Amino acid sequence: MDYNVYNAIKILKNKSGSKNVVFISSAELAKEMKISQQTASRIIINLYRNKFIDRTMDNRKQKIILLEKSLDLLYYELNELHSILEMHQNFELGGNVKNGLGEGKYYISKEGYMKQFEEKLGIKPYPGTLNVKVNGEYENILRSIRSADGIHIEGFNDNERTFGGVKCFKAHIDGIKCFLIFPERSSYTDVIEIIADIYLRDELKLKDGSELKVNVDIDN
Amino acid sequence: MDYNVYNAIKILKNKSGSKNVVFISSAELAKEMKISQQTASRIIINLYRNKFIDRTMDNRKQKIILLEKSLDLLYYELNELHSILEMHQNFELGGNVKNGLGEGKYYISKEGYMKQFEEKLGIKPYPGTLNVKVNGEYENILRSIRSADGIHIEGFNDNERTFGGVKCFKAHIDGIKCFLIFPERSSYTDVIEIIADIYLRDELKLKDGSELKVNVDIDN
DNA sequence: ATTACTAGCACTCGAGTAG
DNA sequence: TCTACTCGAGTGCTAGTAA
Repeated sequence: MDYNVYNAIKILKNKSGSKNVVFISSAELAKEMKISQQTASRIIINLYRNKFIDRTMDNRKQKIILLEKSLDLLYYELNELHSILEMHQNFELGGNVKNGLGEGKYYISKEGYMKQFEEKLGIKPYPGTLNVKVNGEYENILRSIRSADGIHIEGFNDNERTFGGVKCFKAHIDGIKCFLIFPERSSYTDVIEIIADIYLRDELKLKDGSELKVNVDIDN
Repeated sequence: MDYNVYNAIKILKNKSGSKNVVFISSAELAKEMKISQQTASRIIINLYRNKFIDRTMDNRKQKIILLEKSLDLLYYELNELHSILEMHQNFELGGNVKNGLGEGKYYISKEGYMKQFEEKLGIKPYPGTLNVKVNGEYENILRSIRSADGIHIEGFNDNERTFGGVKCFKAHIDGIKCFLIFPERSSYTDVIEIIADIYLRDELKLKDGSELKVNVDIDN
């Protein structure tokens, strides 16, 4: 069944394009998957129950909306193949500097994270994050990066609360080494957070709204 | 079963690295695939019968060699995901000019091909091919390109013999537009053939052995 | 240790069909 | 037309076990 899920999502995504919405009957899906209408129907129900899709039974034909979980599955598979086939590519993201509200600083500075950054990334980060809003045209690339494994930083417990795990990706901006960091449990957002061992805003002479390109290495 | 084939090949390729050879017991494979040893054994037999792998029953552990068909499967899937997720990337190939033996000229000049080149590629090719031996480090990228669909040129019948179909990929060298052409039925080789509407050797001042970089667009 | 056969069972598929 | 239920058949799994 797992395979059917993957295959169906591939076909649905292909037909839905960038809007992730597709009108398709179970018979049509069946034909594309070379299976019976009944099985296609069962697969759709299954996808819905497992929150891969949303669906509305419009008039006659159903409308299927692909949810994040579906996209994650495809991007995950893509990354796995990239990794297996040793096609480590460098991705470029373009975006604009966004005003950080200082939350970054709060998290980064936590001993529980900072210790691991030094161990696993080999840098002692400047206590703060550079937030970049990624341009829409880079969405696919950003999703691809997000669904890769990256360098895992464990979550931990403060005496006050719980801090979740994050994952990091080696990157550079204008030749300056830095890391993208993503919370491990969070849904898609087009804002990325970047850390480095220096204050990037000064070093790169950035202010809110400045355009920049970030080169990300996914080596796995 | 199809899914098992794909999954097993993924795991085998991952363990085999660039040499495409791996020593693995059916029990180990079973563990990775989260299935029983017996099923893993059956899958291996199946892969062998369908020429995805070769195997020798060394001492105790078997030695598995991944064949072209396995790599093709993985690269095909990778391309499909690229296409579905609209991640058209530009690939760079590096290599050296190889002496063409004039066979290229014979094929290219055939009316059956030439007509289609004009129609489908929009160029009237110079009658000859630039042969480039691709450096080993670009093998993965070359395989990825080869397994993509490209622009299809139909095979045809001369009154003497049959000419097979070929597929083309838009590319450029130092800003000069050209096309990679691959016979549709042929096994992997590290030599690529390039056509353009001008004589590339003159235009780019190339001689045998000259280094060059080719940028290939896979847009699907 | 290995690989891989056989037997039995569980699961998934598609046909028929209802709503 | 659509979706999707039930049910019988067949496929493919795992356990046991031989070599």
